[in-house]
Amino acid sequence: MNTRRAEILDAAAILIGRQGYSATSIDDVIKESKLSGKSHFYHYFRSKEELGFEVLDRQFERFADRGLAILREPMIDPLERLHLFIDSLVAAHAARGCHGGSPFGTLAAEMADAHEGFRLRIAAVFVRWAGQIQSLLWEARPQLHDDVDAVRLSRFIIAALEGGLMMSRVKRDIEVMEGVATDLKRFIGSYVREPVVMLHPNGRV
Amino acid sequence: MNTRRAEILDAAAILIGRQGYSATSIDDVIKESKLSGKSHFYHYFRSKEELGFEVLDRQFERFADRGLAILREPMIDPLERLHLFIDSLVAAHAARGCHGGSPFGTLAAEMADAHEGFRLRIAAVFVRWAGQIQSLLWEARPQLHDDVDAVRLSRFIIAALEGGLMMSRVKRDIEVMEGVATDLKRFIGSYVREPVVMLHPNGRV
DNA sequence: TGCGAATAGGACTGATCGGTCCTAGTTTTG
DNA sequence: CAAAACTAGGACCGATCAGTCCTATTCGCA
Repeated sequence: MNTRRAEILDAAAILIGRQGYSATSIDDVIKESKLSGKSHFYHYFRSKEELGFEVLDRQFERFADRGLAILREPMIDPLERLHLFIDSLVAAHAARGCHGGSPFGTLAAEMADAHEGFRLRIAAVFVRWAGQIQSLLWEARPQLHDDVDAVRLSRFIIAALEGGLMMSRVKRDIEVMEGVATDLKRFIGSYVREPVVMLHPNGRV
Repeated sequence: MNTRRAEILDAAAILIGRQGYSATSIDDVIKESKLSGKSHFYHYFRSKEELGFEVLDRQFERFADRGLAILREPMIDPLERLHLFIDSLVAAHAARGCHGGSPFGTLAAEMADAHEGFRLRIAAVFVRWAGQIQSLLWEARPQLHDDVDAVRLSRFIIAALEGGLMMSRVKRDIEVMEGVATDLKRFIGSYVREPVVMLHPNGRV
């Protein structure tokens, strides 16, 4: 639709992801998106808050379309999809040089106690993210123990990933995130029902 | 020693924990600690940065003395200590009404990419925290599988706890953190060697 | 052709920020 | 007693912030 508006949102998303919401000024956004001045910016957005909300929405839509898409791949085994998803987060973090962490986690830490509007929107992001994982877990239920609490487990997966990204960012060491991913996959594996007998000519091993 | 200085640090710790570092102004600190003015504050601290560093150091010393102390209790079984520690974090978070999360995680998200000095100090905090858990894991090694990677596991525990605090804060729901704690304990349990035969008169069960 | 949206750019406001400087009274302590 | 440290409080600086206002020009489209 409005390409210029989208450009502003993209530029703002980069800046907010890098510096946080408060530390990103309208002037920064104007410079980054090559607008002519304040009035040009306020022609598109009513306020900085409106910009922030739309950036967050856009970031999650992107994440749902691109990052979360793998969770829905119908041709891959659900649990393998989950592993691939975890690996993709690790790879993306490595590609960023361990900078930035999760855009949602970073914004959450900054805004949760300072701005109720952001807090609610970020909470909604995590609910939708967790919902995607719950769907996958439901799909994988034949392979899982009966006592799996999908809601709890989906939250745990996200918490571990977010915490891992945060620690890895602080240490600037991808190995931290890789280790978290390894342990997380192991944990998910601990919920898998014992030897799923595959329809394979030579049986076990 | 210097009680006034300590009062300022305490007041600043509360403010920074609640609002973050950038959002906390020197004037806020002056008002909260009932100083007479700017010059009074700058009589004790050279800059806001110096204040921030000392607040962080102080917060970790507190945490090491009080929060982490339980990890070192010599009279309690190591793995039980770890469970008690996790529970204590959940309880503290509930007592705060799910506000504030972890002071280290919050500061980490805010400063990791913005201020190298803070980043390094926060990284050191996590290293020391992880070190405490590694000592405990080492102590518990007779009960654990041989393939336990103490460094990796200690980081995973912290990542899960930090991520859980963050999500629980965003949702303002202690149940999220409780669930993460439950799953985390279960995960630690998955590393425990099978039925440790206790020296108990009636044997199994 | 004309109208509205988009682009361009500058001046400005009121507030807040970290930090400096200056004066002066009060405690503590050697 | 005197020096040094602490308390008190106000004026001020340069910078930055979100947001407003005003005037132009250019462009797509009906």
